[in-house]
Amino acid sequence: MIKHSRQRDAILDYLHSTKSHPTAETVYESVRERIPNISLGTVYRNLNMLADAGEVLRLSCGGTSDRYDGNPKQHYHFLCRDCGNVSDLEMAGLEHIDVIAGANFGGTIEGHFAYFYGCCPECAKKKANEVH
Amino acid sequence: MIKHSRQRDAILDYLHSTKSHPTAETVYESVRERIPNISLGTVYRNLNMLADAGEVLRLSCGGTSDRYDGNPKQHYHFLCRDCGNVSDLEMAGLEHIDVIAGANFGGTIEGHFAYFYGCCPECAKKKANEVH
DNA sequence: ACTAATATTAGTAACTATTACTATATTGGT
DNA sequence: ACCAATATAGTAATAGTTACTAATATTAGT
Repeated sequence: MIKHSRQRDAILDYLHSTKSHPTAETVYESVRERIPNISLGTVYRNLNMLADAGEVLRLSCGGTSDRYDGNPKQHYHFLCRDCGNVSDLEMAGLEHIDVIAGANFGGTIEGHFAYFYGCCPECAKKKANEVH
Repeated sequence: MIKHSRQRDAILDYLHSTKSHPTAETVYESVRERIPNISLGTVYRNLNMLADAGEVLRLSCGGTSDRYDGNPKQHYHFLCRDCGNVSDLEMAGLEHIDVIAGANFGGTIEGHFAYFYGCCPECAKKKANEVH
């Protein structure tokens, strides 16, 4: 049985309040403003529980630490190679690529995860100004 | 200038000899059969150099450790949720999804990485037999 | 509201993957 | 063969995450 707790609710609230795809460490620092003596282990445990329960997304996109997303429904992400930020992409679904992947495959394709990378709008703007 | 060394050549040879997408630890254990006193740090350093030089691929697909692939050209991978193995997928390229991703995006999409998951042919076969 | 059962917590220790450091050895060009 | 540059083994250090434990908070049933 999964109980509520101030800590868990605060973590979830924080994730719902941001689009920044924070790491566990960042979640910890932010939630500490509300609950100063929350422990890092509690943050990790709850992030794992919430991700396993499908209430948040865990993003493993190659950096040194995982990131979390309060929006649990399937969507795609963009990694900026200049500033390192992770942002949501508003784009059509890519369900069809599972069919492409399964065409010559003996097993079953249940799904995929995909990340796009490049230069984000903000960094592109900065670069354009530098060239003046 | 990038020199050759017995150690680096042995690591690359091993990666070329397998389709198992080994972790650094597995590479270490295998290469030790040829070079018993090679150090783990050497394995890590060379895997990083080779990946940075584009001679091998680094796969960060959510497990606890990165995996390496001796085939550096762009291709897609499949993660079996039952046995945990990572295998190559023979499938058409997905360059078109970069266009889809960029449609409503202010920045620049340079590329993507994608992993497919499900049940591999071997595990599917095992499951079918268990149901007897 | 009270209680018992159970889940959760803070704080700390431990663990795993990876990187950094350093003195010595190997490599490639001359 | 010599020399400057790079690589190595071995070890220590770091970062991210998980495990442990005694105390506390939450819930469901009365």
